[in-house]
Amino acid sequence: MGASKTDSFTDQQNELAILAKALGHPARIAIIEYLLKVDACICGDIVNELPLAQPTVSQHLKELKNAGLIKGNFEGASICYCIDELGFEKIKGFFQNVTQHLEKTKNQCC
Amino acid sequence: MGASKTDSFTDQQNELAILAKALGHPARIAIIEYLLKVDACICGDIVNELPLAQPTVSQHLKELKNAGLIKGNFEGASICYCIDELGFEKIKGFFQNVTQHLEKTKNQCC
DNA sequence: AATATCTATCGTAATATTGCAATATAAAAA
DNA sequence: TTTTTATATTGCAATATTACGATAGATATT
Repeated sequence: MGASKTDSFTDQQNELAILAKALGHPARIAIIEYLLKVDACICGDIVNELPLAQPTVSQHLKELKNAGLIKGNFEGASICYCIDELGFEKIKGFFQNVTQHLEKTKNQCC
Repeated sequence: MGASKTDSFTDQQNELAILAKALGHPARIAIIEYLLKVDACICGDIVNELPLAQPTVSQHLKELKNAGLIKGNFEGASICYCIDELGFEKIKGFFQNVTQHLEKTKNQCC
């Protein structure tokens, strides 16, 4: 049909998918990398960093925020966006799990 | 428009986005988790594990394969799918990078 | 209050994704 | 060779995503 059958999967699977999906666009990867680079809260100039129009950037920021990967607070007239560590912890846990399993099983196939 | 402006981003950003996007669906998370759980190459019974029709599962497997997260080889009549460590190494590197930055900067904002 | 600046939302077009029935393909078994 | 089993591909409908111009809302400055 077009809509994902989220009901058929566990909450954890859905949550991981939401986090991964949020990172599944180069603009959103770029936003995260920029937030890391500036080494502090960044405000309005994300728009100037990206080759996208302001409404598009705003939309990408919203998706990252909804997924729990960034936070945003008003800072005067502009908004201070920054990394939300909690979201990254969750998804990092998944990859640690994968790595652990792979080390244990030696992945001897294919 | 509708299509991502991939040309405007770096190869690395696009590659990471492709990997993350491939994990951005609960069915594909479930496939990865199942491949880890069975602790060995799994063949046809992924279809039986998931609440999705065979063509849909085949499509999800194809996407994971294209992204470089799983490998598949013919094993008689069926196909042996398993984790592709290389893909996971790449995306894990990104998260290590994020974590490293966060530890360094204390993330004091928002 | 009026203006300027920053960000979000709306509306819309183009494209991509999801899901499955029907069908095709490929290898093993009979 | 015919049949069975396993997987992929095609075609299509429903839905989601991406992108941006136009516009609205909110805050700061004048």
